[in-house]
Amino acid sequence: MKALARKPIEVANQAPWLDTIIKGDCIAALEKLPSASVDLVFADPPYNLQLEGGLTRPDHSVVDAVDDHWDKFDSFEAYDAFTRAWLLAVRRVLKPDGALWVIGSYHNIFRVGAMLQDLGFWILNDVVWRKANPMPNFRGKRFTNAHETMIWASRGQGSKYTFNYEAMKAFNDDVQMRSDWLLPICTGGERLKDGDGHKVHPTQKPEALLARVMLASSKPGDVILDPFFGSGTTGAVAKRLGRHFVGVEREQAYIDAAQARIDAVETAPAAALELLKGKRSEPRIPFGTLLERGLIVPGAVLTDSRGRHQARVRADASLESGAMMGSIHRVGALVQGFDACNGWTFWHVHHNGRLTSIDDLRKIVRDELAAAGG
Amino acid sequence: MKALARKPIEVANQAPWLDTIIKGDCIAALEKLPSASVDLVFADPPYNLQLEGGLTRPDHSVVDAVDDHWDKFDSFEAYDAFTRAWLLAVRRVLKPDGALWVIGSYHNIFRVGAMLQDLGFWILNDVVWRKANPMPNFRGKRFTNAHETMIWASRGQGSKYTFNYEAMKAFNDDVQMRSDWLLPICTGGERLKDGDGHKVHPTQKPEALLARVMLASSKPGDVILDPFFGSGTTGAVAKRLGRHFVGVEREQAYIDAAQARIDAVETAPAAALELLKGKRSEPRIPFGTLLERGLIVPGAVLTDSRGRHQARVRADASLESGAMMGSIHRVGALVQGFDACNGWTFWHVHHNGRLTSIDDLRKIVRDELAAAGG
DNA sequence: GTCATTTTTGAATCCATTG
DNA sequence: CCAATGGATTCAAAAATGA
Repeated sequence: MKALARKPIEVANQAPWLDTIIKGDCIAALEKLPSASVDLVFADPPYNLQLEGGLTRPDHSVVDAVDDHWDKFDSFEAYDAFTRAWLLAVRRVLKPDGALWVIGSYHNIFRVGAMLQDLGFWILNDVVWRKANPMPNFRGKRFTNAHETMIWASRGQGSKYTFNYEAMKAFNDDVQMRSDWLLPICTGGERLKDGDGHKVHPTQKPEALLARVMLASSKPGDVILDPFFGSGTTGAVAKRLGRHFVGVEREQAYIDAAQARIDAVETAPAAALELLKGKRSEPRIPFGTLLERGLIVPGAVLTDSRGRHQARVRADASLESGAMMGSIHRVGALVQGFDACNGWTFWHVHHNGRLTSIDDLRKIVRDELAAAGG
Repeated sequence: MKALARKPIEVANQAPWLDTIIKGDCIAALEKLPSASVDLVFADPPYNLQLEGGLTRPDHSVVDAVDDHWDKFDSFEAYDAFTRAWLLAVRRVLKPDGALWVIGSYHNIFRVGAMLQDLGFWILNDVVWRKANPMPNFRGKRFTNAHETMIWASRGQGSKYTFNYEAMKAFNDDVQMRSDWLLPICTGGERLKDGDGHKVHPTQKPEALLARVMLASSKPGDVILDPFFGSGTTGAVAKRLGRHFVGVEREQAYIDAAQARIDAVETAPAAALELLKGKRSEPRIPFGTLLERGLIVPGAVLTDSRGRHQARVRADASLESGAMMGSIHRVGALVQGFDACNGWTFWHVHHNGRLTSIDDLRKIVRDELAAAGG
């Protein structure tokens, strides 16, 4: 009876590897599966982050980096060889009309994408996971690394891949689902913790992300393979959505955590809608956007509503008023001698002959951009 | 006088290729430029690799559709060779501390990114241009392709690339700029049209995109190279923002349209082009200067903002707190049990009856020095 | 128990200058 | 070249703590 608990969907003479986690190296383990037996692959391979020194936050706390042995490669050549090997192994077990998703960051995704193409996969979309709450860039040296990239590819150019277009559109307020998805990272109760409260896996993916992937590109009953199973998000979501899964994982600790997690999942297609829901928020319009849209030009003079204070707009969207420089909020505060100021309502500009708050100009832009916000 | 119109920034003995469009093949034309002469590269290479009507090579010759199995392989190889060649040519003319942006879609960006890494460029971010108004997927077979990817890379791992962090943060309402940018595609009056109302160039990029790139990663007066100049967006924005440009373009029609476009651009006033600077660019002032100026006297007691820790100032501008001695930073770290501390913001002293951070006292000194002209 | 405030944390290729 | 050190730097969301 215990064995049955691992098999959410009962099938007569079901293959023994269905809905199980195979322990072992990805390439060796996949040799145990028959050719053309898998409908969809979701792969979250090591990113080869190449981290060197440590990193602390401005409050001096230490950032818990991904320094696991499985993410270390000697060179790009070694990483490419690894990528080629697992992609070939996956390709063998994939059905001719099957498809593949790979997730990665700029450290590895370009190499993976090029190798995919070299091996004959046919890229259908690259999909950007925009993180609602990414880790900031603590040292202020780059842009906040606020997204990861997923590549969706069919096995070959002619493959009749699955795409549930109408379902995606329906869940997206009747507009086509775009290639940029806004979703929070995995935290809170969803994040697996060990007895000491430490995260079980350093890079656990959110279930909402996997749910969108499966609802978009698989059918109930499909077999979904995850060759880097980790904490088992793929398995948990597959079971919940009535898909079969196969996982491959080397570390016993991850296997144990994933199995317990999956055992606790109830198959409930009704949960699909809940899982699919992304974060839909009003797009935030920064002041710089008003310059980009030409509503304000560099060199323009802003004043408060009564003309007591004024400041000049620079090309980088900062303000300058005498020796005072900074954002609309900062300079608004400085000219008034306050600690803080809402620059949007404080500053005005002549627009179509009338003194208009820049907040009103923002409304114009917001209406134009509203459609892309989700 | 006509020639002068092409040079927005007058420089004595300015290199003849500055602020011009060089006609010719990208690789051959770049041989005319000296090594290490360019600060920033923006490249929008061709990526018409897998168009529906058949395959075309990078040289626009049509691939025979009959033996497309081999040509697919050949064309990826040809594209890689082309990418390698132009990246090497660009690399030669790039200054050691220069940087590069490349924009592309899933058809080509993975190959470009992998080649960048192979040639020693160091990826700083991948930035996603989210299109506010993308072309829908008419056949409903995929997700709406609503973004393009840009790779920002320095010439090498140790390069001291330019990043105007504070300017970007002010631009974005005082939160650091993320790697996903929402911008409309190029339409309306900005889109170049020929006499018949047809668009001059099929993939004209919006000026707002280029403006953000330049404001983030270049300084006024920098030299910006665009090896695939096309309709000249890079040149137009560079001129408007007070940067120099060099363009390379093969098609005379594009050159003519771009030159006319650039000639019509006005450079923004110099005052509007100054970049917001942060503390990093302020002149260094040693703590001892505060004693020399009499703002702090030897023997004075410093405390943190909440009065939990204290230390005494010695005549040599070192601090002592019990057995702990050293610089303001060192003692600040020691009393808190940290391995680092910014003593300027940590330590406070009573000044004119108010508890004031020594960082604020430093500002007084800086203002005095600025007033004295350095 | 409720609400307000503080603390914690996340796939990160995250410093610059002087001696 | 390396070592030492001055000193600049964070956002959103959830959990934990406090009133």
